Amino acid sequence: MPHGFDKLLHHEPEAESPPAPPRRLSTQSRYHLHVRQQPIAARACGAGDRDRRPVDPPPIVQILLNDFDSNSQEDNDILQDPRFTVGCLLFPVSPQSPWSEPTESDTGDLDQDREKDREKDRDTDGVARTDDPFSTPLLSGKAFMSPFYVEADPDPNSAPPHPSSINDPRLSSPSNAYNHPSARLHQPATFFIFADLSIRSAGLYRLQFRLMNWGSVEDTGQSMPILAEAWSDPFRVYPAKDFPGMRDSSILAEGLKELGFVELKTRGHGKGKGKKRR
DNA sequence: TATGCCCTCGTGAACAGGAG
DNA sequence: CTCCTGTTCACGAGGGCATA
Repeated sequence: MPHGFDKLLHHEPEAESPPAPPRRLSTQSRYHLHVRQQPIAARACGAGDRDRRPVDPPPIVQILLNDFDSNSQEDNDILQDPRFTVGCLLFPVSPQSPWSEPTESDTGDLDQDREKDREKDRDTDGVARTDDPFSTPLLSGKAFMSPFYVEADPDPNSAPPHPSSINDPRLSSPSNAYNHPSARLHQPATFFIFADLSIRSAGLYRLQFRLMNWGSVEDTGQSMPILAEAWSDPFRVYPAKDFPGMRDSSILAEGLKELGFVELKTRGHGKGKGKKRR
C-alpha cells in the first residue's frame, strides 16, 4: 500500500492529531472533483459480506482541470494518468445539522474555515464516525477507485465545463459557445465510478471523495497529498423493509458501461440481469 | 428492530434446429 | 454453410420474511 493510504483508511480525528499532509488540500491544485452522479438511496446491507446492496445510483466522480485545453498534449496526458486514485469516505449527517445542507458538492472547492467547523461538529455531535477506529466500518466494498478515461463524454448534456481561472462571467455563461453541450461532445473525460459501495446501517449520510496521485509518492517518498475533494449530497440509507427500490440507470451510466466499464451494473432500458427460473 | 437468508423476476448467453 | 429464430440455462438483482 502506498505511503499515505493507511492514514486515509484509518485516519484519526483532527482534534487528537495535528493536521497531517494527507489531510491537507493543496490550494494551488489545478484539479477539481465534480460529483457527476449523486447517490440518492441505498438499502442497508448489514454487517456481513454476503448481503451486498450497492448504493443507488452508483456515485460517479469526474476530474476537472483548471483552464483545460483539449488541444494540449500535457492536459490530455494528465487526464489519462492511471496513477490517479479517488478515495471515498462515508460521514453520517445529523438532520438538525446545517452540515446536511448541500453546499460545495458541485464545485469541489472547500472553504477551509467552514471545513474546520464541520470537523469540530462531527467530533462533538455524538454521531458515530465511519472512521472511528474502534467501531465497525459502515462503508464496505471498493472505496478506492482507479480512473476510467473516455475520449468523448457519453452524456455531454450533463457534462460540466472545466473551470477557468479567467474571471470573465461571459466565459461561464451558458450561452458561451465553449460551454455549450455540443462543444463538449467530443471532450475527453476521466471518471471514478463507485459501482461497488455498500453501507451497513440505515441513516442519512454524505460521501467525501478525495483525489490523490500515487505517482507523487513514488517520486518524493512523502505521504500522499490530496489534490482535490468533493462531497456528495446527503442521501438516505433505508432499512430493508423501507427501501423504495432501485432506479433506472442514467444515460451516463449506460454510456460508461458501453464504453467498457463492465463493473457498472445498469438497470432499466431493457438491460440488467435477472433471476433463475424454475 | 436489525440482519441474514431465501425466493422470484427478468435478462444475457449459449445452444439447437430450420430456412435460404 | 450461414443466418435467423426459438428454447433453455445460468446468474445477478431485488423483495420480503424469519429469526436473533
